[in-house]
Amino acid sequence: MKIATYNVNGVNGRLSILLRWLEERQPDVVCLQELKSPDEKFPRKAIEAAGYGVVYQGQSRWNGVAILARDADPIETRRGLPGYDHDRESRYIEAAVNGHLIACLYVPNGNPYPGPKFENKLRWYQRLQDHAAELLASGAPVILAGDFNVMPTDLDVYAPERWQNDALFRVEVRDAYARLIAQGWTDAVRHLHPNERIYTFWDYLRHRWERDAGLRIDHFLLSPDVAQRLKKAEVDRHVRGWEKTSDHAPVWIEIKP
DNA sequence: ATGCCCTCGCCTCGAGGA
Repeated sequence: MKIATYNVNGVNGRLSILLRWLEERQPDVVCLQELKSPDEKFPRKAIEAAGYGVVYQGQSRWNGVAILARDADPIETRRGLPGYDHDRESRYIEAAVNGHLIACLYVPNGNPYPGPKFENKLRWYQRLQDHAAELLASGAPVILAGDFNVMPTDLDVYAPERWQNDALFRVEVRDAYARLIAQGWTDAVRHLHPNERIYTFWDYLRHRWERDAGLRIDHFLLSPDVAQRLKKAEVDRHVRGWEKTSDHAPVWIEIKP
């Protein structure tokens, strides 16, 4: 089973790119972030025509998350994290697909640091930790996938020294991610590529793509039984090189059934 | 310290992104 996460940066503006990549990669499950589309404008028909059932939580202009399942209908189990005002921001959706629980999440950016947006990001991580602990305790095979808006270590940043006071790399946020991992989750990409520089995002600015000045911020966290079945974890870097593409590349894992 | 680029809305600039 192939499971992907992709911050599309506007699902309608990116529809042709998304469909081209779906056709090429043929993932079984896809978590999308940054739909930037209200529900009534979500391109459900085009995605269904490509062979995918879908659940989504949209929002006008910003945020928005969706879960796609090839030749299946994802069974939605939750939208919004417990204790978070999900009517205001669409950042979390969860569904059962093929006997797995898939959580698609989009963590707040948190900049500028310091400030209320940064504090909100830390609170969001706390709520994610609380819910993730419950998911682990349930014993279900769980995959947390999405844009975590954190580079976990120096190896995940092209220039760590320049990012010390950025909300994506502040020690408080890296600690929050580390505490999440310490619950018993496996960072799939890092687990299979322990020493490799791997990026999933390259800013549109300053020729970051051409310079390969990237960040690894899109992650898969696997519950223990899923981690044991992990076969591959890859970034579709070439998609970042397409015309009119997202600033993120799709990331995917393959697990044994 | 700021712009650099890009998306969206109903809009011709601002907000947000990371």
